Amino acid sequence: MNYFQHFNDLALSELKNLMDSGEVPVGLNLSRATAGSPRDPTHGDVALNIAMVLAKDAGMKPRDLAELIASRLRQQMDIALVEVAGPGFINIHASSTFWPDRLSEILAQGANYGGSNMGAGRRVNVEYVSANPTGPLHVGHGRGAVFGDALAAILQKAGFEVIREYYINDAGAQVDVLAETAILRAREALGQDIGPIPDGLYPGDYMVPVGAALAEAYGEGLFKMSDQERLEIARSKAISMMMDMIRDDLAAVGINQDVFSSERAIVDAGAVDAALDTLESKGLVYEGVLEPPKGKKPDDWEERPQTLFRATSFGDDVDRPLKKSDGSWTYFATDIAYHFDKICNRGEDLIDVWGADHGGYIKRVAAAVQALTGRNDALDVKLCQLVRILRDGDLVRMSKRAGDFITLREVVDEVGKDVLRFIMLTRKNDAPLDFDLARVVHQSKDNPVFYVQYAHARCRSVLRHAEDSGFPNTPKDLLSADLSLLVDEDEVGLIKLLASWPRTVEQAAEAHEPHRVAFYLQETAAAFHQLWNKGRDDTTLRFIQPTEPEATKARLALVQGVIAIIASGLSVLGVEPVEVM
RNA sequence: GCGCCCGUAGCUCAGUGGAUAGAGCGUUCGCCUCCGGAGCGAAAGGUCAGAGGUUCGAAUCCUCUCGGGCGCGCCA
Repeated sequence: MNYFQHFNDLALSELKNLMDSGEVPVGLNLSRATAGSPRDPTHGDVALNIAMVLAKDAGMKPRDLAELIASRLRQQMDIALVEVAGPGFINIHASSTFWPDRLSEILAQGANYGGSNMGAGRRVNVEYVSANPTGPLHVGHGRGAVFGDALAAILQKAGFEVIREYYINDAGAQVDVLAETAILRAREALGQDIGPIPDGLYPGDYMVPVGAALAEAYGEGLFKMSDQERLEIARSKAISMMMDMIRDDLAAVGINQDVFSSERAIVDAGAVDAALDTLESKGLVYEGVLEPPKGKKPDDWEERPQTLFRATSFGDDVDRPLKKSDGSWTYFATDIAYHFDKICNRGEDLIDVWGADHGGYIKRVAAAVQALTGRNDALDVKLCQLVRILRDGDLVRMSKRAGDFITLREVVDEVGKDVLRFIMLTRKNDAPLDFDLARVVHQSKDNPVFYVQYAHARCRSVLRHAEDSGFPNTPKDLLSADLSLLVDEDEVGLIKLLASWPRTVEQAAEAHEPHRVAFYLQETAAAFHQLWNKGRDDTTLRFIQPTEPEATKARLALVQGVIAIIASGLSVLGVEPVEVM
């Protein structure tokens, strides 16, 4: 249960009763009514703004309307006390049984707690990584990969039907360069001296096995076929081997996408014509001449009529070309087809996760999607800012030399998948991220991964002690605990925090912001550590009370609750909880 | 020249219409005969870049200015 929504719904329901009885005018817009936490906890558990946002339309003073709603809310069984405060807040104190009931709910549902039906099965397509198949993934790709994967998991938990997708850019000039590189490596594998890899080709060692595979399969025959045929074979082999490597890199960070879409396949299937026909039928394609770009002036700029998409009708700055001078489609044209394909077959809503350097491309794709769907909210593009790799505060220089960059695999091998994933999600996607290889493995409080893991390990430690002393300690055993024995303010405060997990999931899903989960987990871990230390000073507050089995049972239930929430949150982030550290 | 993102404590960052703006690090002062001190408590530290505007209410929304980052031809 999202308890904020629960109390807001109660208020809305009472408001409808007031409308029915004629005490409040009908037809008010209720969408702005929301529930939040009061700034001062002594003001209550939930603060409603409903009276303030509706007062004007209702022609009433906010506090009068608040009092009207409050007097009816006081009849509700989940509510102990309702106060009207400040400019018209309705502050609600939940009844004494409400919080123990939430903890029971958590124990019953375990790590499944926090799921909701907010998405109502609506299909969402999340496309992420989509790196060109020309080499290993680097850490920048890693951020988008982790972000997209966690976002997909959050949406699933919030009740959406999610497809995780990778778009393979296997149709451009860069894959021809890749193929040329593979052919050169094949010569090398066949014993020829190829010297240094020429500028413009891919110099990385990862192309050596591709050449070897070609040599193995075709031998000298590779050079007896036509150039065209050889290029085709090399291209297809290179792409498939690069994608295998990329899939391995992704698997190393726990990512397995559902769909891999090929740009080439889309073009070959005639999807571009189909998509552009649709735009044409809406009168959005025309022959025209563009202004030369501002800023740096291209030397060979040539004014000529070209096939353009009327992107300016949907908020873009200029209309965008669909065909190159040689008559082939631009990347944008095939991208329109790709998004059309996604929206027709694999999701009513699209989310694209891109690197920050693609920011200038958003408007035109958004324009195309809007033109095709008639909706301006069908696509959300999430940009991930750059990742800087540091070691003990010093920037790890990335060489400009091509082929020599920090790969995702290197970082995973050094710090592990869980640390990489968690740290990548402790920053908003649109803020740059410093990733310090030394600090992220420090086992101290300034490392959020260990802080959260430590809380989980401590919980487990308590349960092990309980087990040794013969106390019941499984979630099932503890369902029968008398949770009304949890009366310390920090105990109740911790339950409230645990019970706000469903709301955190919904907010993260709504905003497409996985980092909210990471911050919530830190907050939860902090609350647990705090309670733990309170027991250090006051032994009557320790979880295990040898002479009081009922109190112990209730507190162990709380510990299991913390475990359930941390496990649930970490699982959304794709991180494994640890038992001991 | 234009577009997008960002500007919050000394530092790194949360907080996208609610009440007295938060956390970690750093600084200062406390807490281990004790379920894990890899932790906890307290103090100090803010004109939320600036100026207008909308609103009962603005760090949050709008406009402009300043500062930083990314990008801006048929590339992908």
